[in-house]
Amino acid sequence: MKDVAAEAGVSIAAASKVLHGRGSNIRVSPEKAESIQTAARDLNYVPNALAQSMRLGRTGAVGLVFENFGRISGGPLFYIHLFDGVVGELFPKGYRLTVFPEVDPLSPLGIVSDGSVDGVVWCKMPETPEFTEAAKQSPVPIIALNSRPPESPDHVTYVSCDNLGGSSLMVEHLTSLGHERILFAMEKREERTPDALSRLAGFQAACHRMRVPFEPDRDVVVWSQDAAELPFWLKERPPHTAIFAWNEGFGASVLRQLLACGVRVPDEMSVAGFDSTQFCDALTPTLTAVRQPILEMASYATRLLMEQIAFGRDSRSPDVIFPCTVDVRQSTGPAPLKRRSASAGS
Amino acid sequence: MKDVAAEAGVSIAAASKVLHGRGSNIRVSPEKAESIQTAARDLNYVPNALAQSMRLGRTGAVGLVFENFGRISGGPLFYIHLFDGVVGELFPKGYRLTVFPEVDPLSPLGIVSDGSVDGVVWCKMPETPEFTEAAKQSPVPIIALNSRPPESPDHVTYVSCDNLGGSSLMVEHLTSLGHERILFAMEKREERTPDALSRLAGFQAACHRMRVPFEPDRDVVVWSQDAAELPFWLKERPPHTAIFAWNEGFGASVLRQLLACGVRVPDEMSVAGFDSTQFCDALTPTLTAVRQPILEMASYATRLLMEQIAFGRDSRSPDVIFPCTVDVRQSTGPAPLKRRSASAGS
DNA sequence: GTGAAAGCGCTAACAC
DNA sequence: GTGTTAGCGCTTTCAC
Repeated sequence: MKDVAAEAGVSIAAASKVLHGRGSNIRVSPEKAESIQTAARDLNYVPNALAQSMRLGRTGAVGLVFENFGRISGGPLFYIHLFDGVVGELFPKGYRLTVFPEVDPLSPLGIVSDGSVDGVVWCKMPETPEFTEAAKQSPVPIIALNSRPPESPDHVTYVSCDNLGGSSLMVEHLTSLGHERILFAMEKREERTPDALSRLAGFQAACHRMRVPFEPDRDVVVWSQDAAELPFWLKERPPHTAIFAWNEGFGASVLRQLLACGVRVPDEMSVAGFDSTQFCDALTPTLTAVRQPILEMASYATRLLMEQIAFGRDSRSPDVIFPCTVDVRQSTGPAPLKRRSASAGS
Repeated sequence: MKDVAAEAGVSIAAASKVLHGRGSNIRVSPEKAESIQTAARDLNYVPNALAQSMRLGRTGAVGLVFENFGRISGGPLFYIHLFDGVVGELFPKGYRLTVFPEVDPLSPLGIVSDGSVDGVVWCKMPETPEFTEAAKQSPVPIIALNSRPPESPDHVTYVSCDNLGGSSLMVEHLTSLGHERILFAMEKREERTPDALSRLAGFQAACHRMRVPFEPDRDVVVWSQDAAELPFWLKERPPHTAIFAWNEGFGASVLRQLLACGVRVPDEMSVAGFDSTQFCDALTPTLTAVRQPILEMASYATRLLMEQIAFGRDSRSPDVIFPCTVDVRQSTGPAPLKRRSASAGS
């Protein structure tokens, strides 16, 4: 910019005014303005975004944080829809997206308050004290893409899907097929996440309502990511005729293990998952799953964030919960007759 | 930082040295250092990344540019593998990733020289004069993920797959199945991209080599994204028994249109695509496709970029071309024996 | 209308 | 060892 000013024979200030000044204060003679413009073009002047951000206190970038940042491809498409939703809102408004490497769980504040972004969409924000504290101290707004943890203070807006309702719908689907004992399968890594827990809670509540037996010891399992424990579980001849996996990727593991054990799905065992995406269609058999409208959720969260960036965090909006639906595919079917009690017809 | 220094009763410079100074120059008494550390912790001090970047002349962020930024989900998984490859290299080294909104085709320099990234991975960099010029002027290294345009100067390192070889392999696969006339189907939007053109070139060369007839007017079509023109093409009872689509997403469109027209794949018509991903497995029938190792390519490109960032652009490496392979799936099969007389259709 | 000057938060050379 | 200082590139107030 110094060069541009020199080239045009004016002060740096004048150049700045002409090149970036907002309407009212331009106050520069037309000729000078003209020559500044040409000089800038000739010199291929590009304003330094860093300096500009520093001075202006806004960066034009939004951060996206999702832990769990292994390979996205090959796994569930959840993150891809998330990404699409965020980007789809951000880019038309000229924002950039910055994706962060894994956050230090002990000082998560760093990413959010180092001044490099105007706000953050945080997917599955952990609910440890460190994160709660970080959220409070954060100088920029945060939208979390998960359910609000119980009693968490009001520093963050939560956008989530109705995990409880989604689980209920699936239990209703399964009972309507005649299943009378359903296993809820969780994944060790994610056992304590808000999403996993609320899906389990929804499952439990629905079991009670639908008069399906529920004993935590027998009807909930926590397996490793590839469900390697499933064969051993099968050996005990459990009474269950359906397995409800906490998410789609894990549902795929369950499917794979069952097939490896020679169990026919859905004839002998029905399998269902959570997070219905293109991925569920790619499995054999295709996987029945609860659909959470993640793309819409991500879009909405991003819009909310941009709003809070524009109007200040005081404009904080109430949490939003999106309803879930069930996509029925091949992996669920009528409960096998032999296992059904006399009361069931058909 | 001012606050930290004040709290610890030392100068700002001392604080800076202790908190970020590199080994040799620390020269601060242990007690002061100690009190600075505690003060920083107490105040939840987080260094301002912007100021730091500005001063140091490096940002710790790498840019990723891919035009064509519609919805990724639902389309080919090419971009997801790309993303994974880039992120997989970047994050372990502590780099951030900044994804840019669409680049102004008339002044593409902006994104690359506004100081906000240390380097750029540019997927399918257009080869207009503007972009060539921008690449030359760019203050940061650029790695392009596509073939080198003919005679382009040496400002950019190109990482690409062997589009020509990939096309050849597919033609060989099809001829080995007895196909004697193959249609190459391109997509209007992408008709002029280097990738599309080199795939076509490879197709043409292979046709000659394999003695498959090739007339540009009859054996190459340019259709809209959803291949809506296919039914009309079918009506003319073309002699082709196989269609080779320029990419996977377009291959899916072709498949869909054929199904809608009641043409059985692969019994009556074989279909093949380019870019073999999980997506090809999700189709019915699954799509035979050329596999370009995009994840590896992206990883490699990213490593190259980080190297050039670290050692200067002079360390520029030669272009790299990755070989392709063919993933045979359900959509290709033996050529129908009596195609001409027994053609089904309407 | 115009430009000198302060300062965003940080680092490094240099003088004490 | 320690603090003072200049300056990264930009914007904006304010005196001229």
